[in-house]
Amino acid sequence: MEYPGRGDAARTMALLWDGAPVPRRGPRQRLDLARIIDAAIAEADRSGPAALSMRALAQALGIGPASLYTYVPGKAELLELMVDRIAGAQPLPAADAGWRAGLHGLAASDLATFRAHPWLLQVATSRTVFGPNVLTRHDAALALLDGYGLAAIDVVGCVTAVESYTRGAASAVVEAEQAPVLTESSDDEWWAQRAPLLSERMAGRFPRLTALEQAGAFAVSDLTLPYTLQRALDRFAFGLDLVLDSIGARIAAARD
Amino acid sequence: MEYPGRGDAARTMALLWDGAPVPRRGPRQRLDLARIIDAAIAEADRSGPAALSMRALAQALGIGPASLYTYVPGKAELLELMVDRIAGAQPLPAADAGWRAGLHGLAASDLATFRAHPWLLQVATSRTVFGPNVLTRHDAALALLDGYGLAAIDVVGCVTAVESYTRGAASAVVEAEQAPVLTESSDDEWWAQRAPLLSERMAGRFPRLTALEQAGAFAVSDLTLPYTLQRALDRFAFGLDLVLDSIGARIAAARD
DNA sequence: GAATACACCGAACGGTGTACGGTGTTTCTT
DNA sequence: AAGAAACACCGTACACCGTTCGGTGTATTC
Repeated sequence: MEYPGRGDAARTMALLWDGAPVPRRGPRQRLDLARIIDAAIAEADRSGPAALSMRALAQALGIGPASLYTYVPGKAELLELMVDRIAGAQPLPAADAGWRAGLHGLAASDLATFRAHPWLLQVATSRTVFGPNVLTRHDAALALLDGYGLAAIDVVGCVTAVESYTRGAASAVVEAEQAPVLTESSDDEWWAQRAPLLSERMAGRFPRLTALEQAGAFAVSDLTLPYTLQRALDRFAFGLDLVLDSIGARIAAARD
Repeated sequence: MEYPGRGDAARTMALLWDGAPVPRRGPRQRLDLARIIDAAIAEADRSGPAALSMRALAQALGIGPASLYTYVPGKAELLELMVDRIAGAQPLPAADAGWRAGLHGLAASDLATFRAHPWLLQVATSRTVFGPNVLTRHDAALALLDGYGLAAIDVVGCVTAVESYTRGAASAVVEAEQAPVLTESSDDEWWAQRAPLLSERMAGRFPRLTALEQAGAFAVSDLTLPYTLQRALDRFAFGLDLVLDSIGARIAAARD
């Protein structure tokens, strides 16, 4: 799954910013780019990030695999288009209710997006997609901290911190959410097989983990879906509050 | 690259916790598990996460591809072993110098590991590896906040927040670091091709981005490696301080 | 010495992303 | 009106992937 995006950057940029070029001669295109991207997103949602195959996508669209390449230079570029399209579907953070509500909303929206499209976590780690929607979103995020007296570099630092935290913490949430999904067809096979083996090996060692597990703050075995997911969501909110509290402190300090 | 780890969990657990079983009959094994894992890590470092192929690994080890499967059930399990082995090579966080130095050291060590093995960011997102070294490290991290009067659930929340932030922010650092690496062979091809196209499209829109760019806090084009990397590292430290400051506030509040 | 358990490997299966050449359709040019 | 050009579409093929299978030879055990 190394998609360095070698193929000419100009075409990718044009696709991201200007859409597909309209051909002036020859037969009409049977599909349009938006439909392809949406179908690809749906396919990826259904069957995982790298499980998205050009062949399956072509079949879902009713065309031959090779025909896809008349719309899109390759899979790497298609993934970039998918990322930017999803960014465009997200609501932009609003500064109306103050910086804290704005950043909170930004993080909540990002979390919801990662939960809806878990494969984004594996795609977006490699390199930022410089598409119009992604940049618009970034711009709106930076605007949230405008006018509070923070230095420009600190504005960027705070927004980046929220986004970094969100990405990392969203991984945990998605993991908690997906664990039983992958195994639901076979009665929690994954955990059912590992849990006894694990608690057997952990006996004696790991005093902290077992202590916290008994305090109800942690569980490494004996998991059920809603419990784990709720805990992951609680932790997400807890950590987000940590970050936001500190930003508040910086703002208060800058007000002097 | 969907590796659900279907193959029997018992064998994977045994490999993680007890090492490879020693055969009692037949010819001696020509390799040992540790060498295979190390070679796989080296291969992944060199050529990316999914670019690690069992065939190339076998060739690097001087055996046939099929022979790998006498040591390891499959690629998914091998990746788990790689993750745990790397966790074992990291220094454990020390509580000697107080919680803040301890958490800072934890994040710094994680960041260094992600920079040394960037593919971890794409592998570890899918599911936690329950190996001895990973768990030991987790246990030591939780111990850092022991004895400061925090509720058990908040201890977990704080440590998780640091780890989540680290993972997310490490992505940005690795991205800044890798961008020119991928293209060094062809004169910054990636950026050189995109930068002009990008600033052309950005003209006019994105007031915040361009303002911040002019303030020197941000740069979307006109990048050079050391500049970007240094800025990414600064941002990493800035956000980490945000998280740690808030943890300090919670500890102070709990002291009453 | 025979039986057994095992490491190793060549070949193959079903999958992937993508390149190429050909065919038929539409539009522009003359 | 007729030809040329540009284009969408697709069958096929290539190189690669992870993994399985059957066979072969070796070391230990009985």
